[in-house]
Order: sequence, then C-alpha cells, then structure tokens
Amino acid sequence: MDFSELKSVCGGCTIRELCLPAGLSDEEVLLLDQHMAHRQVVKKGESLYRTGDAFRSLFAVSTGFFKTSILHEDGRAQVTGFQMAGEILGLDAISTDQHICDAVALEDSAVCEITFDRFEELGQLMSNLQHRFNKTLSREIVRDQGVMLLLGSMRSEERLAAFLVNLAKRFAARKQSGSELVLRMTREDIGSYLGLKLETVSRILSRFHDQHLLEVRGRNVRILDQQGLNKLIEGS
Amino acid sequence: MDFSELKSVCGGCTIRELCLPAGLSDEEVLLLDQHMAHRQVVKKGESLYRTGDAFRSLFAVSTGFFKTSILHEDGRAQVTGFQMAGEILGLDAISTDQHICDAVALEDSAVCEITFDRFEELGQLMSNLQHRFNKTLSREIVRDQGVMLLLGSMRSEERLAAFLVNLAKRFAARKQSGSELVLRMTREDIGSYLGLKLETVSRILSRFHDQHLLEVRGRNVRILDQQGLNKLIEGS
DNA sequence: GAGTTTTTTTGATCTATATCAAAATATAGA
DNA sequence: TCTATATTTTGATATAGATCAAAAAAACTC
Repeated sequence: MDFSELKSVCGGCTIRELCLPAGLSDEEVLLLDQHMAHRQVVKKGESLYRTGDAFRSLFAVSTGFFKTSILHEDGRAQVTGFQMAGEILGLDAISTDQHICDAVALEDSAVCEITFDRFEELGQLMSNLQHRFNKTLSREIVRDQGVMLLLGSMRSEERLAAFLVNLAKRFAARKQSGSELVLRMTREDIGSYLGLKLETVSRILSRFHDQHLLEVRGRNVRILDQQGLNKLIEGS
Repeated sequence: MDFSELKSVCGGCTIRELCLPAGLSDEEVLLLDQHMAHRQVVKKGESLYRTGDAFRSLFAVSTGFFKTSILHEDGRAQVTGFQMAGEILGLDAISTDQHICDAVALEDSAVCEITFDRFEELGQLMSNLQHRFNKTLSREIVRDQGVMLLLGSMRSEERLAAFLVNLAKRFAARKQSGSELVLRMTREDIGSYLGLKLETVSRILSRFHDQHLLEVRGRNVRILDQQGLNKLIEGS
C-alpha cells in the first residue's frame, strides 16, 4: 500500500454524486473534505484490509476495482462483492470493529479514506450526511438480499445474466460503456460470487456467445443483446 | 393489524439489550420511549408490511416470530430472514423509502413501531443511539453476507446444520431453551431461505434424526448433538 | 522473447439435489 | 368431533451443475 498523502478533493471529484458526498451542498462537501484522511494507492493483487484487521476507516473507491471475500474456517472462500468507483468498502466492519472480509484490488486502484470516528462526528454535525449514510448502509442490505435471491432461487444462466447486466449498469452510471465490459476478475471469482464452479461460468459464457447474446474474448465481453439477457433473468 | 395504542416501554422491556435501546443510559432510553409510536399486534399469517408499501417506520419485534421474503417478477420468492424478539424490521426500506420485501408474522406477534424521521432526529440528539444504529445496520450486512456464504459455498446438510445452530443460539440469547426448538416456519420456508426444496429439507431432517443429531417431531426439534452439528458446518 | 505459471476452454462422467408422485400427518374450520 | 386443507415424509427417477482431465490461450518473469 502506498501511503502518499494526496489530499482528497470530493468537491472536484467526478463521481461525487455516486459516493459519500452525494446530495450534500458545496459547503457540506467542503467540511467532509477537511475530514477525509487521505487518498491511497492499492496495487493490483494487494489487500486494502484483511479479515481480522482492526476497523478504523471506511474507504471510498476512487479509481479501480476491488473484490471482497469472506473465508470459511476450512479454506473455502465466498466472494461477497465487486466494488468500483464511488462504492464504499468497510461497511460490514462497523458492527464488530473488525474487518470480516478481505478487500483485494483487482487492478491498480486508489481509495479515499475516512476515519470512522471522524465520520460519525461529522454525521452529528450534518444530519444530511447522516441521512445519506443510513441510506448507503441500507442500500448495501438491499444489494446483499438481491444476491440471496440470485443464489437461492435462480439457475446458473440467470445468475450469470443478472451479474453481467448489473455490471453493465454500474459501468454505464460511471459514464463508461455499458456494453463493452472488461472483466477484472477471474472466472473463479465470478463463480464464487454466483455460487458456481469456474467451469460452469466458462461454459455459460461460451453458450451466451453461441446464442449471440455476448461476444466473449477472454475477459473482454461485449453485450450484444441486453434485451435477451433481461429476458433470461425474468422469464423462468 | 391491531392498532390498539399500547404505549411502548423500552425501559421495562426484558429484551432491551437485544433491541434498539441496547447500550443506552436510562435517561436515553426514556427519551427513546417518548418517541416510540406504539405497540401493535400482528396476527399469525398477517403482513406487517408488503413489497412496495411506503416506508415510514422501523419495527422492533416485541414478541413472536416473522419471516421476510422478496418476490421475483415471475412469482418465485426468496425468504431473506426470520426475525425474533428484539430484531428490527424495515432496515432495507431506508434506501428507497419503499419496502422491498414482505414481512409476515409466523405466529401471533407484537411489534414496537418508531417513525424513521423521528428516529433520525433522535440520532442527532443522541450520538450514542446513532452509533448503535450504525452497528445495527452493519450487523444486518454481516448477517446477509453470512447467508451468501451459506448459499454460495455450503452443501445442503451444512446449510441446514448452520440454520439450526443459528436459531438455537438466538433462542438461547433470549433465555429460551437453546436445544428445544419450535420451528415456526414450514419446510418450504426453510428451503427457500436455504436455497433448497422442501423435500430436501425434510430428508435432511430425517437423516439428522437417524444420526441422533436431532430429535424431530414435526416442527418440534430437539438438538441432541450440538457438537456434531458444528462439526458438520465447519468440517468439509 | 523464450519459458513458466495462471487462467480459460472443452469434453466425459458423476452426483447432489430437484422433480414427480403418493401416502401419512398435522392443522384449521365448521 | 368430523371434514377439508395444508404440510410433511418417503420413494423413484431425472437433471443441472460438479468433478476430473487435458489441451489451449493468456499473462507474467527473467
């Protein structure tokens, strides 16, 4: 981890409205900025934090791409999410003051750090910030329950379709192409997230390719038929 | 729903430390009490709220047992949780101001309601309450990610063992027997929660019975070998 | 840029869990 | 208490996805 102390600048950040400062006034953002610790770089493959680490700060992904995974005693791991610009890492640690997952950068990335104690103080000063943060936490609950639905009641093709459509939407919200995806994670990571084996993920991608839903070239995926994918997700 | 306005009395509540007032001083609890809307009864089979309902309040389960489930377009449903005394219903709705699941009472139950607007105001007055509430939201995230691990990487027997051990722990924390469980939900509900079919749940319960891990008589389950169940969960 | 390692694809086969079916119980209603 | 309905159990069979295996393609390393 590179601790070069670049001062955060939420005010000028392009993804401000997708991140913690969403919905804050300029003055409020300024106050938030003053309390942000610093920006730090996490190289591809490095961990931002690991299971068991003491919880001190939340991290907002500035640039790059992360995965979080929890480890079962016996070595099995479950990928619980993939985070991109504007998304917050560390929310799960608030409950126990310890991180309960590993956060690993899947490409060279940068995060903005804010000490949680500081952040809570700010929440007391700015009811608006606190209100938005409650929503952020709740949104994570909704997301997690969506994954439960995926894992609990959808078939493998539906899961993968839902995964790709979700990724595409999030890229699109960040003004990146919503049809040209570069997957930062391995087939195994995708499989772990979706409760499937990597071979199954690979086979289904090939099948989608054959059905002209996607064009798959390794980790480069182009969505050719968004409609078709959506139909797969909904239609039983 | 019975709207008889029984005044809430967190102060005198036996499960106070498992609920929203956890960790608050007597004075703080008094203030919280003054802002609780009322207690209300939900009869077995009735909904406390349904998907799409406007979100106004959080509900703390006072007595009884609930299940929450989200509905997929095509009719499939996924049970996302079972809530008992002290646990909070409605956390997922904060993000969108709409309920995204149904909350159904599985036995005659009572809940304590608090308007969320009021609650947020209180959070501004009592940093302690806000701090605890952040933890409550985070704890729900941790719980959900535990379910992801369950659904994504555990086999059917392990899932059911984990489910039973979890229920037993929660009953025990409420000074009820941690070995004599009365399941309030159907095999189908359990199956939906665990990503299994009801027949599979039934078969595994029978198998556990044969292996003297449990004594199963319909919905009455006695845990005979907690150790054995734990071994199942951990050991691959 | 050749060599090593990691990731991905594809095929053949196996297996855990689903599905279909029917009897046995339990629960609720009159 | 009797009847109707819903739930649970158990068996027989089917199947989606796992596992095992090996080649092909990418991605690092020196």
